[in-house]
Amino acid sequence: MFELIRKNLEAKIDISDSEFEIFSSVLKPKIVKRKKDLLRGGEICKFSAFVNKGCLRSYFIDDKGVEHVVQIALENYWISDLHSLFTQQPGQIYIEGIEDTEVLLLYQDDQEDLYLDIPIIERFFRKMYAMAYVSTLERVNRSLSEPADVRYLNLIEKHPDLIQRVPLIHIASFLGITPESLSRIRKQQSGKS
Amino acid sequence: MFELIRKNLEAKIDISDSEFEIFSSVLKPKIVKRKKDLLRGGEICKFSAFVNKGCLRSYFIDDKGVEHVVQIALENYWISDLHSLFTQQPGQIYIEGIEDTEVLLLYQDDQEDLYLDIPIIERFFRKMYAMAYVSTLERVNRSLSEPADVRYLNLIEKHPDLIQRVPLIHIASFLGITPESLSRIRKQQSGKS
DNA sequence: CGTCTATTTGAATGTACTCAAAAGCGGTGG
DNA sequence: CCACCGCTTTTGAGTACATTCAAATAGACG
Repeated sequence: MFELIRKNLEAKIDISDSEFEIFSSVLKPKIVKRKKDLLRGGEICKFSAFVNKGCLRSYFIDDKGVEHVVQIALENYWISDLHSLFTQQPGQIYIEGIEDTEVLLLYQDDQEDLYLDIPIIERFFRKMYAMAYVSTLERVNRSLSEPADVRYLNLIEKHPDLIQRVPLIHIASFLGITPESLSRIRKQQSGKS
Repeated sequence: MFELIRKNLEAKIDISDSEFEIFSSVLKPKIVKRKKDLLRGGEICKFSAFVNKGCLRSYFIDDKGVEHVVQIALENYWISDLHSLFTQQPGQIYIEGIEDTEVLLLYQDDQEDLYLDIPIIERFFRKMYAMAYVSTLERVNRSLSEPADVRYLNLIEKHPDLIQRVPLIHIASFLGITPESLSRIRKQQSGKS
């Protein structure tokens, strides 16, 4: 149950068996079925979710009622509505299963406690947030400086598995284009290989 | 010299006089003149910079030789090339003075030492990176879901002072549009007030 | 097998872009 | 102190890319 998340921690910090024991004891396993919500817009987010198996997406709905995919989380990724989590205000974010998914929930209250009991956990999240910040900055830069077809190529290069498992309609939304545009991009690219 | 940065810390953590004494003792003040570089693409970034007075921008140059503004930092903001800082690989980022600017440099080696001596400093950066991550996510979402004129309105609403101090050419780049487009957006908006 | 959703295709539209050039503005040196 | 130079901003015309709307096709799930 906890092998994957232990590796996820160990990629950034050294953690002892006893420390990990404490850490894993506060995790709450949960199944999120395909098309079911783990979090709904308007709710106050209380947890961060680690994807142990399966796939989730987060999205929000704009004024015109259009969905915009914020994040796609396969195994070994963390997902949450951090804005709502930190402010404890109702958020805009929905988190939904793309497949039947097994998550480990870390509630914010427990996370704060862990910072006190196991300082190395605070280091872990410091590094995680910093890296998430860096890669999101890169995503902004790409979305502002590169045309859609290049962004798509870059995505399938970095995450070839996404295309197999995630409906194109969500990938299009993640890239900030319409499904029609993505379809045309793919047609064009299959022609020139 | 250190009043502003102390307030910056205290917005996220409680820090004692003696702790702040240690913290401030490793800061390196520096002047960055208008149009001069604090960091150049290709260099390995060794520090985070706190803007005490003045204004900096960071940018990178794409394959076609076009500049893209990543961040604009007024007083009380931190700026760096975190990707290069964390990997200690040569980065793509330039950091340049928009005005004559007074910065406080925190070198990464010192920052790591501070984490050990003053754990609360690790908490500070954990919070800072998390918030930077959240606001960058919001920026991606806007850049993918909103037209340029709305993004511009949102920017001047949040940072009215930017328009006074930062050339429009840099604001356009930050918004991901051309200076010509920004000029037309501004003309249109001045018409309908 | 039928229904619902995802994907593709087509045609018309619109937003932002490129290229080119003029006008405005600020800083510097004579 | 003023004139000049360079950079920023504006304006115009034509173009490209992605969008919208509509509809047909294909696939997946129960």
